Amino acid sequence: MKKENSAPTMKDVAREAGVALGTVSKVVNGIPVGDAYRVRVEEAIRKLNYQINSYAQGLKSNKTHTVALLIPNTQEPFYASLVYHINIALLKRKYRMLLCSTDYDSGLEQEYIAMAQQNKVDGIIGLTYNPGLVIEESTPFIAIDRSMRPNIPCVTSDNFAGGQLAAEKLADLGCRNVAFLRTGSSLSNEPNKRKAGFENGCLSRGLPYEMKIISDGDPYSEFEEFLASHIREGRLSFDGIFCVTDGLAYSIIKTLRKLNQKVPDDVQVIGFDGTRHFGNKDYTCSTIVQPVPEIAEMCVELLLQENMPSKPPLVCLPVTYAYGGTTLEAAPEKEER
Amino acid sequence: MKKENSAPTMKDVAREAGVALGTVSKVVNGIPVGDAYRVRVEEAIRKLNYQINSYAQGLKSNKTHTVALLIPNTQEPFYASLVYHINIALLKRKYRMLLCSTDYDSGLEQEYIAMAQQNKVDGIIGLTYNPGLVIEESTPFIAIDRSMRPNIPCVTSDNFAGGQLAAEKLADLGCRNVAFLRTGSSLSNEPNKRKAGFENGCLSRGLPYEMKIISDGDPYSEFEEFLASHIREGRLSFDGIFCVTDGLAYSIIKTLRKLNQKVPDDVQVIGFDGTRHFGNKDYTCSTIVQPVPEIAEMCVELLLQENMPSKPPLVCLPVTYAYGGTTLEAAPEKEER
DNA sequence: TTGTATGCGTTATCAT
DNA sequence: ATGATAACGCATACAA
Repeated sequence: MKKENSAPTMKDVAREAGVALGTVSKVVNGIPVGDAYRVRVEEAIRKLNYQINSYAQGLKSNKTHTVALLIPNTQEPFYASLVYHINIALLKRKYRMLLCSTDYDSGLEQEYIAMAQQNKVDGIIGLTYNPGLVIEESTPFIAIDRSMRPNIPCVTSDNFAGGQLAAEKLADLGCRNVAFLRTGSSLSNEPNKRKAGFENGCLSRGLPYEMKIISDGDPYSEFEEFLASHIREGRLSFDGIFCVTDGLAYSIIKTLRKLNQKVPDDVQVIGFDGTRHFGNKDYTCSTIVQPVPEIAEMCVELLLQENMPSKPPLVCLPVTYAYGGTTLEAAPEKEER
Repeated sequence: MKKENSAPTMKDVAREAGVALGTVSKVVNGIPVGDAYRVRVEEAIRKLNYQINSYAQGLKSNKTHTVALLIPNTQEPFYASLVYHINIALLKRKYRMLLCSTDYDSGLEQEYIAMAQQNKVDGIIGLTYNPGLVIEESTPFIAIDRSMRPNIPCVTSDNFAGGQLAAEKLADLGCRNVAFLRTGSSLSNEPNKRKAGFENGCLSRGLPYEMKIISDGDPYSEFEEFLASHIREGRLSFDGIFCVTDGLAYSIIKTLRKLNQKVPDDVQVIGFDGTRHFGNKDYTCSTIVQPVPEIAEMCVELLLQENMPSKPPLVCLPVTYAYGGTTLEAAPEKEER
């Protein structure tokens, strides 16, 4: 009687190859060993279909090659894209990803952090709007879109520049009177800078603007009323609208249609995020594109960088404008299927 | 000199509380212990902010409470939705998820399986189109949308019924001549049954149909040519089209517009998947909705079910039809924002 | 009821 | 260069 049918261990390999345990370990870890031994061990490994046990490995080395990602969900396109690109960035470095979908639930976020720490992850990347989140000093943490603490780096798009770019684009496209529409957390976070950037852009171009900002609990209908109240004799007084996200832009465009306003002929709309249909087809609207692959890469790089003298507290990555059919402009160069 | 600043262990807690190691273990695992002891241990745990090391735990118990999910990506809405709901189903059972985004790469899929096994995951859920995938018997595996082996359960939508439903819907909506359009893997998998179901539905309703099926490498333009070749004097001979996925439907609708065909007035289009804009807004087109939450739940349930007498080889879950603006029908009951 | 000792699979430090 | 052995943090069977 040896053991059950459980997975073979190094000991089994050693016995099979007729060598000592340490020798097997060396072969597995690429440490030089006599050729004859190496071959025998390799054969035994193949024969038994041996797989190293990374739990035992992690127990020794105190490194698990695993990173936890905290994100509200994987369904909203921006989040889905982040998950995808962070996964790629981790894979490139042979790291695994523990996915923690939090549904914006603070309690769950905190639970996931504890879980990640119990799992001895090498670090956490988190997009969370929970201000009171408790993060142990000992666990490296990178925040997306929100500055949590001075010693926790925050990676984000250049939201201010994005807002500014939106204003400038609208001005360039001939708008004379524009609006900024925002919904979402009133919590101080990076995306909130889109507003300031937009105002700045409008001012520098002498473009008159109005703002309508509603908070999370408020009904969407407030936007509809706001827009309706700016219609005189069937004409909307705005000829350009900047929405804080593509998701909002989508809803606003629907509302505008309902109000008999033609997009982009009567009113042009620019969103923010760079959302594409089905993740890889056309942009859902004209938009300020977030550099998601770069954000992902930066998060992972910052997190895993061993000998970083001092981590930067805030990293803003450049955004671009993309045409998506809701502004007056040339059709995109390339047709996508 | 004790140790570094590394995380506290049970030993530290025991020392702090002045009890034995085993006692701490018992408290942590909820095994009855003298009240006075329990309190002291709990205090020490709080004081040191002790977190159990699940790696060491898993090493003993040979259970890791972790499941790997193999999926092509997280950006396409159907996959994104699966990831989201599987995460929820796992969370409910206090299981963690190791996300493995494979990009349809067989080599990567195989690598991820090895990685998962090294991580001693308790099981794998995989949506993969790789026929040659090698899966060790010892690792529980649940396949989505594809029967891999007799002893590997496959969870999928009722694709045949979905195809049939699409045909019947088109018939009910007054179509007289319809088409089925498909692209993708020619590999035998469950979604391929959509075609058979559709044919079946057409036949039973006496609805004439044509098919255009192109394989993965073929250019999308073949569909465009196919459609163009069925236009006589500006009119398309089809008044209904069933597309194998919403993603294809999206492209086809664009093409139809280019060909000056009005959707849904000239030609109605039904897709498959139940994709919504931004994950939670309107359907992107009229569609056969896959029961993603139920698929997720079923996968997890089958995977983690301990005392399953014999796992069913194939589980098909019921689909539904949803209006999404590309068919002639009443507007949806509920307005979404 | 509480404490002690052993082993899980691996790595690293030793002698050999 | 290779083999034996201790140690990682925890669970558990067993002794006290």
